[in-house]
Amino acid sequence: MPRPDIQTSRRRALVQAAIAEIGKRGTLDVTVGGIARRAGVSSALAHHYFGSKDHILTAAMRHILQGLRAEHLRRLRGVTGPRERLRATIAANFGGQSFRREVIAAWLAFYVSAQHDREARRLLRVYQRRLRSALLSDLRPLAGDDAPQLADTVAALIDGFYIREASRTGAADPAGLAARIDATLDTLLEARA
Amino acid sequence: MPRPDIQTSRRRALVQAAIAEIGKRGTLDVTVGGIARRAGVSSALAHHYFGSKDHILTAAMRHILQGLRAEHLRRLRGVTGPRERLRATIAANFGGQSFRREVIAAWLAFYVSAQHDREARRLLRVYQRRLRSALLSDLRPLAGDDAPQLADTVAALIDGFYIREASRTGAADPAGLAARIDATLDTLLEARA
Amino acid sequence: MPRPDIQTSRRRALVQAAIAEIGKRGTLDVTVGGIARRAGVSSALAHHYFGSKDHILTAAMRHILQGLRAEHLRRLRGVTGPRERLRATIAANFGGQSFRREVIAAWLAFYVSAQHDREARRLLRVYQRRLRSALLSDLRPLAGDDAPQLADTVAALIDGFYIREASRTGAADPAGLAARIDATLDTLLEARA
Amino acid sequence: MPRPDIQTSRRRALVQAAIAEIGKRGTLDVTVGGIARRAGVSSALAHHYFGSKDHILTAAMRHILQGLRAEHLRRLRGVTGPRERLRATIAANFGGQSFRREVIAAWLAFYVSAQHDREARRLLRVYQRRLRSALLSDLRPLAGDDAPQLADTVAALIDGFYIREASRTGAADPAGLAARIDATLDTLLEARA
DNA sequence: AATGAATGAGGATTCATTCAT
DNA sequence: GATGAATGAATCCTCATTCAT
Repeated sequence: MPRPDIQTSRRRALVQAAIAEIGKRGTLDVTVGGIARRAGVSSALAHHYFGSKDHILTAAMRHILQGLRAEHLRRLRGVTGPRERLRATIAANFGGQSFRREVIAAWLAFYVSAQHDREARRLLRVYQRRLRSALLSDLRPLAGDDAPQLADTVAALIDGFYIREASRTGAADPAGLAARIDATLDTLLEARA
Repeated sequence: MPRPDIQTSRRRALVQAAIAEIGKRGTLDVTVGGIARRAGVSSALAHHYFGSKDHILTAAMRHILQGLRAEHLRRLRGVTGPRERLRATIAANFGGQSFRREVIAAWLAFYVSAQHDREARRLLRVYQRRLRSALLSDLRPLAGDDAPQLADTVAALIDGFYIREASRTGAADPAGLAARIDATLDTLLEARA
Repeated sequence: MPRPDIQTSRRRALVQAAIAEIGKRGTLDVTVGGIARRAGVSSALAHHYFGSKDHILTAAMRHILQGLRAEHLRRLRGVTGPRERLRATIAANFGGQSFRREVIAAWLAFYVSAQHDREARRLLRVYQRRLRSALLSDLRPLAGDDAPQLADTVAALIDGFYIREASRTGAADPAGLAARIDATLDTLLEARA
Repeated sequence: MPRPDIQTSRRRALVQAAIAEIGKRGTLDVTVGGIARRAGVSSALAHHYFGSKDHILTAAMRHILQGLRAEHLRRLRGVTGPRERLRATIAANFGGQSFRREVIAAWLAFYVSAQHDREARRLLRVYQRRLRSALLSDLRPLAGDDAPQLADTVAALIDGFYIREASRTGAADPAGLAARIDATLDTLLEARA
């Protein structure tokens, strides 16, 4: 008699707690106990559901990536025309759940983790490849052979604004950042004409 | 009878070892023992010289920042004209000791550390302020009121390419990245005309 | 409505699983989870039937002892004459289910367990007393006052060959071992004449 | 500046404590904490010196084996003639430090451990080979082709009395056991004549 | 200056056991 | 009867840090 509802809700709660804990501590160096406490369960239960600390953290990363992907798909819905789609792709990174302080902290931590953790690296690659291919397919009709370079530039801007946000104090302005990237992209595209 | 020479050389060796260890492990999550072993001394000695693990790591970050600053000053020497100075500023981040794999890993780790460590945050701010003011002072004569935005964009590109390098495999092409930023900057400046 | 059949079969299955697990791991240091998994049930059910881990292990020991006793009785059936009965007694320890690798491992583990577990010690004593009295009652007509010493010697030989088997590699030769003990006993008895 | 004296004495103390703890608990299932406490040090120090729990236990076994070997050599000194040497070999197992209650318990535990621990098995084999070759070389001049079988029988008697001692209560009589084996061997040798 | 000795404070993980369903 | 959920209590091990030499 499995109780998938409980199983699912517990796992979800633990993943949320993990992200919150990473965000609060600003490190991947969190304890299973801390995550479990935040989720209101024992650390033994966390192991029961995930098997190991690494699995919890990987699940957290996967959750963040899925959130980003969902946001992206949501924003692409009904959007036609490469330029509009590019705008949506960029905006996806700066909207919804993705650009919250704690998620950014977790995101940064995952970049670090990707340096030594195989699975983290794999997941990060998936994200990067996905972003790049989304940018490329919409840039090609607009920029032809310059598309690859432009894609790299836009991707770097996105990541750059992310990492800078992590070390900033004061209120965030995600919309402004997205607008800045958009404006820069406009200029770069026009300059080709 | 202090022997500043020994003191200095030990400290330097430990800092180098710390950076190497961070770079190799890809995390700030290194042990004092690991650093000391790499430096060929006992972990007790590391404490003797630095007082605590945090001090070692902070010193390592300071060392990296100083290296970056020295590289910057070196490249500015004899350079006149704002556009050339901008080129030098950008290049400084992608040349010399700064853009080595292990330093990038350490750099990334410091960004994480800045989330919860006061001193790390302070140092990071110093770097950011310094970069921003260097960019600003040379962008102002070229871009007037657009200078702040351009400075942010260039800074984000630099950081973005750094972070992306951290998760890349394969040979690095620092010169190419610097050139890309330069070209982008050229386009953005020309578009203003 | 108790269902003694299910109860019995579950208990039996768990005991078998316990012996198998002990034999495979070579230790009494097995987990209830491991035993239950092997028996195809949940660990909670194991507790439901046995109350505690110790009870499972004790039941396993009891099962082995019963097997040995059954084998002994089987071999004594229809055998008359003290020398023949002695042969049967010895053979019982090296035949049937008793001298299998996993049972020997469990046996050894029980000896260890008897050092600190009251019930295990009790059971072991029962076995030893039973063996001793079987040997004694048949040795007395053949060896008179030397019977006790001979009984001890034979018992030690049996246990000694058991323990040595536990640390051996390669195929077992239970019949050979029984024969060796028999031959030794023959010699010792003849020497008295 | 290594301080081998401290190092050695600590290691020795921990090994002694391990044997005592095993003997008292009657299991190899002891805790590093328990051993360390008994040795009057922290469990961290135990790890400092041995690296892991397994290493401590292996060292304990090695210590017991060395004690047995030393006793054997001591008893062989100045003894000539195969029969006398056999007597010394047998007596070595029942004299000195070897036949103390706690050592026997540890011994038994090691037999169990040899079932799944590679190093324990290796050490046990060394002991068995050594005993067997000692018995064989002295039995050959006395028993010719029967030497191998006699060696096995004597070895089994030694181990058998050991294991039975482990589950006995009341005062031990090591000398009596050795004498019993000797007498049995006498009879077996005479019967060949 | 330099080191080995020593430890206290965790932290991940395992497991027997209990409980609600 | 049977199970998954849940946990408290260990246990091994690591590590930063201190101290005597």
